[in-house]
Amino acid sequence: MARLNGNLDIVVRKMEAIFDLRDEERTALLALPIQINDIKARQDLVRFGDRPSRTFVLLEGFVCRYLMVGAGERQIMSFHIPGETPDFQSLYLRTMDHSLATITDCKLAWVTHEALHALIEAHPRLLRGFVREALIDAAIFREWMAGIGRRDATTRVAHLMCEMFERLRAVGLTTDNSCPFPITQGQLADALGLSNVHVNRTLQELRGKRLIALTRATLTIKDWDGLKEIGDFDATYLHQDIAQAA
Amino acid sequence: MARLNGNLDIVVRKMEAIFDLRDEERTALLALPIQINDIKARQDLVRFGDRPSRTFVLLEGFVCRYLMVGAGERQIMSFHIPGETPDFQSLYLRTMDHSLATITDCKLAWVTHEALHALIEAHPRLLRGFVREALIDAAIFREWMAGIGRRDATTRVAHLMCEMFERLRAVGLTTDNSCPFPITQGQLADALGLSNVHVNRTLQELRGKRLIALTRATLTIKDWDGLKEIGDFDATYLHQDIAQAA
DNA sequence: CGCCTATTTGATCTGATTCAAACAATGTGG
DNA sequence: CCACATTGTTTGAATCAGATCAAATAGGCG
Repeated sequence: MARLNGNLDIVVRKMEAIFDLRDEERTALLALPIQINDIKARQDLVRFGDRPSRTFVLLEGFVCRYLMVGAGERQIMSFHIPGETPDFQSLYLRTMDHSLATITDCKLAWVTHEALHALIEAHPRLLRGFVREALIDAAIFREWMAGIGRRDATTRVAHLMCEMFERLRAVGLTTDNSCPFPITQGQLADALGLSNVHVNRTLQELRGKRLIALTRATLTIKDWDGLKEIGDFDATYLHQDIAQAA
Repeated sequence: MARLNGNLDIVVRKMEAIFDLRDEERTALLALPIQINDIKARQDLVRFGDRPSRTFVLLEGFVCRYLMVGAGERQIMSFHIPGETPDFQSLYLRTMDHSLATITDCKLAWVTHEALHALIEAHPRLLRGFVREALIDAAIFREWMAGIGRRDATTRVAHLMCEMFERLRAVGLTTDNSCPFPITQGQLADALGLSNVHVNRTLQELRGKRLIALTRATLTIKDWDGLKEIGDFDATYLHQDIAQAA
């Protein structure tokens, strides 16, 4: 069960994008006892109401967080990329208030709460890194909220593309101006509070303005400044600055 | 400067609503060196771009968190009530990605980051309480997002009322079926992603259905089950269960 | 009392939804 | 390797929830 696993490299990379990791912390992180799990697209990983006793790190693929409201409508509340620990909250809040599901085929590393608590006990400063990650997640929720509440469809779509590209870039998953973007128009609609029909029209608009190219699962940003402009994008909320030492 | 201050009682009450506080932790919390500050309604407390070196606890009054987007539109992203520490994130994320402002006249207790870090150093378990509070905040952001994205105006307004009542009840600020609600229709609009005109019509609808009474700054819920029903309200996301000891 | 802010009402407009259907891509089993 | 099923994308037309504009009324307060 306990394995020193190179798979966790991506987690270190993610952590180092937002936190000044020390050598012994990196070693401890990489030595976490994990269980690797490959899972197909569109599977629930954790469900509303669950009380998990373990959490997972995403190694490969995309995951989303969602909530079903009222009459079968779905709101996607975040997308998660490799290196992230979307379910960190279950360590501190017993009952799930939403669900997590795969978007694509994924590779996950499961860690028991017990092992994570032990890791944090042994390296208390590491908690700062996890807390930073959780707080940045919250900042992203707020930014999405502002978008859904006060920005029009075009701005919302453009903004999301800027955000995903930036986040992927921070962990080295972009090449030039392209990044993986395996999100269907229906999923975009559920994330942005739009209908899939309107997402489709909005994408055509962005393509028409030569801002992006979007084919299958790859997004290419053809005009970064233009996309930022139309998407009202300011990366402050991503807090991609290494935390001050302390 | 250092003062054992009964003013902080509300903070303890809030913490105890979500966390199993130990005696020595309560004592340490109450002994925090604070600076009390009375401030008028509609004043910014912290602004986008600031790098605060202290944070505040809200003792009396209502505070909101907001972001200006695009062409002068405002999105209010949360309301905060006495006992809360809305700016906890500034302890771990250097630069503010939003602003905080008073809604009503308020009484605040300012604490330096230094003092808070020292408190947590001395009582590491306390961090769990703060983290729980921050994670519950994030859960509230997500719930609002789901509302703005996928619920209609009536549902959104009713949902917010259920939420505010529940949160106020948890810290003992309700009486019978009434709670303080000093939020203008314009502010509700900015929080719910609606226009003030439409908020007004929605309030009339809820009043017409005998679900609520709303006068000046007091909300009375006349039909809790009805309001919950129309507001699609499920309190799971508020996590108002004391954390398991551990 | 008079000023300022908040609430309310009415009329009109619009961004986005809904409905319906065609079309393209991807995957599956025979 | 093809026929078929499934899922995702695209188009057009009709509709609607909520926005916008404009103006009147009502509170709160110095």
